[in-house]
Amino acid sequence: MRESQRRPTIADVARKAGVSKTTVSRFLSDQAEYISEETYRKIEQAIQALHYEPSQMARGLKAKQSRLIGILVADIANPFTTAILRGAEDVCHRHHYSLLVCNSDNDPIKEQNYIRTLRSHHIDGLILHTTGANQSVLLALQKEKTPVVLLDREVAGMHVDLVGMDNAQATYDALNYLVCQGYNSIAYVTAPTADISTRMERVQAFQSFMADRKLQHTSIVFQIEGKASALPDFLTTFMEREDAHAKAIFTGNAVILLQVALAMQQLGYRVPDDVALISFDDPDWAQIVGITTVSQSAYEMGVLAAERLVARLGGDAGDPQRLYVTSTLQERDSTPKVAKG
Amino acid sequence: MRESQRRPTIADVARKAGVSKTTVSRFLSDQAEYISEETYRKIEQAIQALHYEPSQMARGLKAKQSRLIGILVADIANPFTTAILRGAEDVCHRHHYSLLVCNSDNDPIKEQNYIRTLRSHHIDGLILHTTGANQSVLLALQKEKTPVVLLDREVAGMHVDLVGMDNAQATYDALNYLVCQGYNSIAYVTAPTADISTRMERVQAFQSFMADRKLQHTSIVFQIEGKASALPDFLTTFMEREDAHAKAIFTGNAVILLQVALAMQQLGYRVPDDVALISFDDPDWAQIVGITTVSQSAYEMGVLAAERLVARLGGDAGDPQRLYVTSTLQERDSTPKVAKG
DNA sequence: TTGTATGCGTTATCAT
DNA sequence: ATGATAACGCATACAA
Repeated sequence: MRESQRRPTIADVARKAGVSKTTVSRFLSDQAEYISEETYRKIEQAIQALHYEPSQMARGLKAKQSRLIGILVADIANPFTTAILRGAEDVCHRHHYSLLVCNSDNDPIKEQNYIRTLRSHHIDGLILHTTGANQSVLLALQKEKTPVVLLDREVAGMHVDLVGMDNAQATYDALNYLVCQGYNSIAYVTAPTADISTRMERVQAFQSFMADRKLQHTSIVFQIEGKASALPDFLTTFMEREDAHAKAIFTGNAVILLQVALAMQQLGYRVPDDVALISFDDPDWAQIVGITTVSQSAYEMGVLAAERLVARLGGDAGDPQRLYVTSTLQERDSTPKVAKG
Repeated sequence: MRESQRRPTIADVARKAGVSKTTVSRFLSDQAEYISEETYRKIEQAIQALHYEPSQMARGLKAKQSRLIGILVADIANPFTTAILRGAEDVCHRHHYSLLVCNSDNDPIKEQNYIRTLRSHHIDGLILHTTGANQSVLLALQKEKTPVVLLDREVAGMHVDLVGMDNAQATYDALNYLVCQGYNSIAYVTAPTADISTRMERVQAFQSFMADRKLQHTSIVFQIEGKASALPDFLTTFMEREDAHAKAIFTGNAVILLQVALAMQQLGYRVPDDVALISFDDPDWAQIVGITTVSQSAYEMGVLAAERLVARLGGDAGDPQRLYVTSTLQERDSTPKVAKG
């Protein structure tokens, strides 16, 4: 009885085909020109019979490349992330790279561990949706010329390709729209900004817009901390505040949007009767519920990031590029025009 | 100027520390007992200074294991999949495995290619959410004793661990609930069943339930084909049909639910005024919209599958196990009790 | 057109 | 307590 435990190696194929390992290797590298018909056929058969598949590990050890691309994301449960993943996966698959997916959970420590792990797996490149706090570990990667593409968020001091969005502009556009619709009392609800560049940019844009329009005193920024947050309290306070103007809530991403929508529902406030609602990200259900959103094409971001990386892996040594996808305002029922009082 | 391109190897560390590779290797394998304090310190410093990280490729080549676990899913955009991914990722990370994530897009060809790729990367184990049509390729994996855990769906003829749900029971429960609420004219809308065991089980359960209750003639199964489907036509026909009973639509997963909800909205039908709505899966937004669902804990499925795999990798050679998560009916506004007429 | 020998980074065996 | 050496599966420089 044949012992079929061990994976067949190139040596097994060579033996079965009655040729040398070198010849089999040539076959595998598509250097068929130097192989006789007869030999070619024999090798082909041996491979078939043994179900042989070259070991990427052994290959990589020689070639110093793994055909593995790491993608380290901050929150795998976020639909924004999922869409990115899908875009990146499509491109990588097309170029015969596989994706090593890691989830930092927005935790810098976990992120750091993962960067180490990815490095140990000898990834050819990294797509990084960062927590923002790990410049130092990334240095090692850069020294070894492992290309890194930043997704959405900046890492201070890292000059590499980045695929993102003009957050200030998108924030202005959304706020401008809200004001035009008649909302002057606006709350911006964001996840903790911490070291995350995009969140900070949006908050800053919010504040500077409000200052410009002399609306500082009717507008407010609220940062959600941890799981059991003070969100309901904040919302109640905001809603009960006496205001001369119509109220609107602007959420920083789809996860926050969900939390806010749920909390409002539980508190008994109606959208858009009691308050308007607008959000960054455009989860598929926003369409059903009818929520106005600032949509950034996450799928396209994933595609662009992966393509940038593949270009680097193909030898592109140009200056770091900054690619911005455009954001689109998806106008829906949650932000109706307010009748002037 | 130091040439810092090349990744430092164990040899570099040995040289810098003034010891042999073997000693460094001992240090790395936690065999510190056999190392003098002095040497230990020197090695530690050298590693720090060089930012050395052992190569998983080289290790794997010797040890015949990669610490890579493949997870091949059918639709990465489905929130059900995302939750599974998250569960699996948590467990794998805890056990120092990394996840190679592949998306077959419900395409058997793509699935087959991916199985090959994963094999070439020498994955230690595979979590498979299958299209159902690739028994033969999986054989090669099994021969090499690479453990496979099936997720949600069966592969004909493969006797391996499976983490799933009792689909017949869940379908019965949901239908029983609908009938109790007063709905006797029920449409089940499913994605193409093809070779996908769970979808077939659900359809069969639906049909057998309807036969039991003598409701064959007021109930119907509709299968969505491709993108540009005949869904709106079907819905219109179903809605316009003269029926003695209240109507309900039962969707086979969250993706279909979204399509149906959108189509109904566009056609101008109201839920639950014109028709009740219930669905398999429990996407987070079902809560907001108020849709009754049959929730299967996808996160837990991911966890269980990964744990099963880790157990196998740890040497568990017992008989294949079948693990079933329980489903829960999440009762919401989309299925109100019908006043008897 | 084909084969031999060497090395990739690591661990394991056997010495010392 | 430490080191020399072979081997893992493959690709490549060099021979034939």
